[in-house]
Amino acid sequence: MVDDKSYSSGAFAENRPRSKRRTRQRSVIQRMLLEANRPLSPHDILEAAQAKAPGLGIATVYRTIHTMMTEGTLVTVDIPGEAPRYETAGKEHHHHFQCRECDDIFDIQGCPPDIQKLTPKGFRLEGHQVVLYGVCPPCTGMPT
Amino acid sequence: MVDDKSYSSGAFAENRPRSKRRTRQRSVIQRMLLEANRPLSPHDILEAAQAKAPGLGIATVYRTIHTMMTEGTLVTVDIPGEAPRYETAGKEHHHHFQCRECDDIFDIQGCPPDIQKLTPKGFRLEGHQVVLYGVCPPCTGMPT
DNA sequence: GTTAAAATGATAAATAACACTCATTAAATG
DNA sequence: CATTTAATGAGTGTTATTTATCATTTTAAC
Repeated sequence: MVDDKSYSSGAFAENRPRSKRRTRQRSVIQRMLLEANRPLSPHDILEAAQAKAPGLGIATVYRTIHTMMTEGTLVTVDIPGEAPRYETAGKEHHHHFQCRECDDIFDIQGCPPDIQKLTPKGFRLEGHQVVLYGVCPPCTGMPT
Repeated sequence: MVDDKSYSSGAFAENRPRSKRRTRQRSVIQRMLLEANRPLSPHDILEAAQAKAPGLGIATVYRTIHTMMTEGTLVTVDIPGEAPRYETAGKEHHHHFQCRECDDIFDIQGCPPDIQKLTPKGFRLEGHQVVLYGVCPPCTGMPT
């Protein structure tokens, strides 16, 4: 998993790398992430946010991602063979569905039971991830 | 993808060689993949094979991977956030365990029951992948 | 409004995985 | 053995993703 190295070098890690200013770009990016309700790639974010923040650059997207990650308000969503997406932190444990048509990722709730039983002897289980593959409603021609 | 039809496909799937010469390098790489019994990265393959094939270059590893993929004797194993590994084809349906200490991937048998129950309405399920995370026996200090 | 500095946008640079090039090596065949 | 030509190794090129640089803009506190 992605591990952002911390900044706790001294006794007091008082230097929180928070955003100090509320800019239009940052607000728009954060709103897009909240409203999407599914993991977005940096490019997804750029495209969605540019409608409300003309001229937005990709660097600002990456900077905002980094800021929100260190703030703890954003988490990485890694899907096999894919570049990382990001979604807002704080959701309860869930998994993801990737559409083979549009490649978009969707949150799914629930969790397979007895996943611990899959763990072979001698292995210590600490976490798991399930990815479902198929076709999403829009790509099957169904209404949203 | 390269598609070479210059061979008459025999009755048996194993008898459709795409490589024309049996070289030391290729033999060693294939043996490493068979003996590893777990997915290997190109770099893993390089390191393992160099012991038996001195001077082996990374290009040959990639070429052999490509050859075996088109032969159908090798399949990709994609783990979230990781570069692809490769394992020999023909294994029955299984999933993987990644050790958080050494990052190695291990095959695990079995499959969570009722996985289609996780699929939300309107989605068509076509496949799934489960990745377990934790610590492998060697990294817990247990004997192999 | 003024002002200091944080944030931005454009772009260069770093990273990583992998493919391509080509002179040389070495299998397979006779 | 000699021949032919696929395969190799070393290096270069490519593509995609992400980070660093820096002049300029913009926020937030006065």
